[in-house]
Amino acid sequence: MSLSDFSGRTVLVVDDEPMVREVVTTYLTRDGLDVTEASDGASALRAFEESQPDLIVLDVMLPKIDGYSLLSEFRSRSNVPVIMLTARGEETDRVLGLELGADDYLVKPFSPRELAARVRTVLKRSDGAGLHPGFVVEVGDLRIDPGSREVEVGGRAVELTPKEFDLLAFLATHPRQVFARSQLLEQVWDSNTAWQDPSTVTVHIRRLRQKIESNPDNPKVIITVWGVGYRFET
Amino acid sequence: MSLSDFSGRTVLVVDDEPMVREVVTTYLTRDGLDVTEASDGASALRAFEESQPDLIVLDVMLPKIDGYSLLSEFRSRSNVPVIMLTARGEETDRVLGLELGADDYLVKPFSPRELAARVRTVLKRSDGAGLHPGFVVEVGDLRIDPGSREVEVGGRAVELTPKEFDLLAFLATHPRQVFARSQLLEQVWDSNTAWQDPSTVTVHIRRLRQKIESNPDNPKVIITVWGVGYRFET
DNA sequence: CGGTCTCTGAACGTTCCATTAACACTGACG
DNA sequence: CGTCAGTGTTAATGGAACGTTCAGAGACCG
Repeated sequence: MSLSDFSGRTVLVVDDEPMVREVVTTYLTRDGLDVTEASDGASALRAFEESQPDLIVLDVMLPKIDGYSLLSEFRSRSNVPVIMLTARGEETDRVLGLELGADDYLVKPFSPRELAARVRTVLKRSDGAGLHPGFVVEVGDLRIDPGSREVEVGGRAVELTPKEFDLLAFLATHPRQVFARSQLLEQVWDSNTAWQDPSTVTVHIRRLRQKIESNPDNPKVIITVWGVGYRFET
Repeated sequence: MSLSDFSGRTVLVVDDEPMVREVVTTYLTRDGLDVTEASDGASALRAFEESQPDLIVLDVMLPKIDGYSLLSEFRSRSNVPVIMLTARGEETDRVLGLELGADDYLVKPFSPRELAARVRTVLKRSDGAGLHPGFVVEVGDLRIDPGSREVEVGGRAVELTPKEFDLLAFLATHPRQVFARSQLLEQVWDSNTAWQDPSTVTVHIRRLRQKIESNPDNPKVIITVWGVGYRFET
């Protein structure tokens, strides 16, 4: 699968205007995306549960439940990327959106071509991307808050360096999946890390363990998979 | 504490039907909110004084005192956000409510989930909203009065320049959230600040710290998050 | 058992970033 | 016109984080 091939990915489009939904759907489908539509908050939540979308396009102004509430609803359940749509002149509380973990904003009327482009961008980014603010990860006695970039283990705050935080966040959002050191370099470090020394990862894993494992000599959270790499265990 | 964590916040629910109160209380408690109940105007006012709620859910149709009178009672005392409940068919004078300063409306019968969502939204909005004159922010030993644009730290008045005040006010109204320098530029400075030097923020943070931190070399209020930005700590 | 991989602990230079002080620009005001 | 507070920029400094390396110990596997 090439990077620009999004076949099999699903996008949920939430807007109360059928026209908007239709146009958006047309353009996204053309990119090989599956599209699910919803016209209000309730059906959006239902569709979210059912279709497990890889991305959500969300109108801020919706009947009954507004987009921001919906966004935090989504955020309380997943880390899925979200692109918000706002009408011109609408008071776009960008900060609120960013705090809640919106990935991008588009002001209506927007060009569908541009929306499609943003969708592609966000999807690409979301592969390796870290956590959205508002989506607090809690596994075991670990608690990762991307908003404040704080980590607690067993209620006790732990100081992590940026790389350590990013590394942990990545692993925690892909639990039980094994990653080679080179993969982690690719995902957590800047792009083009092919030339880098994979043992860099080893060292960072080590320092991480010393901070978050109750017994670093016998790691329970970040497991070594022999000959392969590491795995985050819940 | 994440943004979607409202623990410690108190909501006052005013309705004469015990059933309604119970259902609402159940849902709000689930969100980590403390809930106080009142069944009529008099007890509502008492509860308001005692529990100092962060938000009020107010039925319009109450025995003895109606909701609108109660709303203006509240308004004369505080800036607390209010969500009004109106029965279907009741002549819902939206305009009247909005003039008196209601933040949102819900028509009975309403879905408790939706009410909970609106409560979250309004609470978040009141977090992020610019400061209303007359509404004083107090966190820790900091006291920020937007009306007079005065700041006190530990009872001692502190002179801040306009930018310093705006910067502090923004951070204080978004506690624990990390903001990049560029984000702060965007929010506190005029729009279209992309070309500006982010180190401008650094300098202002520094000057702020010297004025409000008891020990500027070891800041406790405005925390540096390395490689990311700054965070306001309560 | 022997070979391979990983962990440990430390050290090192490097790079990046926040801090700091100093300076230049601006508009307000007397 | 001169002063001054507020502001933004710049350059120097210091420190935190990073990547790398190494040697010895330990773990795993065939």
